[in-house]
Amino acid sequence: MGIQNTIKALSDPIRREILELLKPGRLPAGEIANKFPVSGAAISKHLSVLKDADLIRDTREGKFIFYELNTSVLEEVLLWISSLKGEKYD
Amino acid sequence: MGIQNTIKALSDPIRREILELLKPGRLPAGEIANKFPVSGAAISKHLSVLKDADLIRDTREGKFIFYELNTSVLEEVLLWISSLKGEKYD
DNA sequence: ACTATATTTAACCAATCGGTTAAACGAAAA
DNA sequence: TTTTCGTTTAACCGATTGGTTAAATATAGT
Repeated sequence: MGIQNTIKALSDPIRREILELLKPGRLPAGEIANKFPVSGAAISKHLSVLKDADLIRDTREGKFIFYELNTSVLEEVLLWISSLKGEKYD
Repeated sequence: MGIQNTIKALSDPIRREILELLKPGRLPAGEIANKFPVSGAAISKHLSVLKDADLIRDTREGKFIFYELNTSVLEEVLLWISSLKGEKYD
């Protein structure tokens, strides 16, 4: 919860890439994992960080666990940054 | 440089507070430091992280080193987040 | 030249982070 | 029910992070 978790989650390049991968639509964990040169376990941990930050949601479907983007928590970050810039809205 | 440095710099709560402190205008390092319950040395290191990310600029004036906000690098972050949300602009 | 003030840098430390491999778990298939 | 497939969890490890105190640096004042 909160902007802290969100920004921390965004602060890793692999996690940001994962979010970009999910932009077009949901993907199973395995398909996400094999786009990166690290172990599936490492990706699984990244996914759990993103999930804790509520930047992604997961739903099990049979053997697969699908992940999808949730951008709603980004609003808070956009507002904070915009306010730093002295702007009224984003 | 780049979005990585910027977001990493933003990922610490004290550093974000420092940026907020600087929103109204420039401040000397010491005045920044004594708003936080950590040592001046710790704040100095935070300032150097923010400076490396080009989120702040410093100018020496006599005994004091004044820090001021530079929001220009935030643009890149805003654009990246906005694009994740599937928006045309920020 | 000395002293005081403002700030950074050095050396160190415990905690967190991002990775690994191996084991465990959950659901489907044989 | 045993095996296989997809994924997470556990245990571990080296690097990074954010803090500390003490020493160094820079400028101003006496």
